[in-house]
Amino acid sequence: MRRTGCPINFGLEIFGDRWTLLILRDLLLQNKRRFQELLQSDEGIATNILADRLKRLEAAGVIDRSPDPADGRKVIYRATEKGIALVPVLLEIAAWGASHDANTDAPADFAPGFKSDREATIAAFTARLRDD
Amino acid sequence: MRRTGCPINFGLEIFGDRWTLLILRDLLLQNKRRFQELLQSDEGIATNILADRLKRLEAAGVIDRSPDPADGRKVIYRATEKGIALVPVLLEIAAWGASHDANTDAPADFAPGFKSDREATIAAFTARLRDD
DNA sequence: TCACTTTACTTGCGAATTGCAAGCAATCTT
DNA sequence: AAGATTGCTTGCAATTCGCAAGTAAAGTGA
Repeated sequence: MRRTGCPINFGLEIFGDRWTLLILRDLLLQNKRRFQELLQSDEGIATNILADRLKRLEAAGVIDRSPDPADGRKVIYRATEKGIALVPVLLEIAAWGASHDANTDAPADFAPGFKSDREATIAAFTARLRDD
Repeated sequence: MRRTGCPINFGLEIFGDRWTLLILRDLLLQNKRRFQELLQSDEGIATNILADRLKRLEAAGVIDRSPDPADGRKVIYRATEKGIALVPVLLEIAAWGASHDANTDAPADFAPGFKSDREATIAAFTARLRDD
């Protein structure tokens, strides 16, 4: 990879595919932590794709992988600061989708609410990720 | 497609691949308008991929395609309002990339500048797209 | 007007990626 | 000790990608 030094290209080389940002949505906005939880998302990602994307995200320094001290079978995935910094990107995409999809599942007040209260919304998600 | 009604998934079904957001970068931030211009980007997109993505973006209502009245061989591609609304998404990705890529081509003051003057930056790009 | 160029594509084809189904080792639970 | 759970890996067919080449329509210069 590494096609150019364009900052947008840099991002796309990490999350420019159909699945990676959905995984980050679950990790960053839905507080998911484990492989099984990520697997349960409605979009229906396959186990091999999920495993591959988690590896790439870890290699890119966007997430951390650690064994669950309470249960040796389980693994805890959590966003690094580099990953947490993607919250605004995800929320902007969500706001765009909610505004331009007539059949969106997003509540009707999500996009307007986000636009009028952007910093607070971002701060809320960010703080929650750092807390636990 | 149409996997779920999630607004992030909605976006990914349109631009969730390695190339589409680079094309939109050129159309939205670099004021490119024609097939040849889009083809010249440093990342080196192939003609068949570019043609396919332009078709999809038009089908999704993100861009318009019209013949150039001054030269019948040429085609003018331009963002619709739905496309223009992606400017904040692209700028957020650019800010993230500029902040987390040690070797970015972005000027050192881009990300801090964008963060402190977000609305003005977005307004500038948006206005330019509507003007011509 | 007739060859030549430019523009925006399309077509073929091998290589890489995707997605479904199974399988599997390690770790709990009963 | 037997069975379930978790986080994967493996196989394989099907889709998609990306490079190279080709093409039709329109414009240019002599």
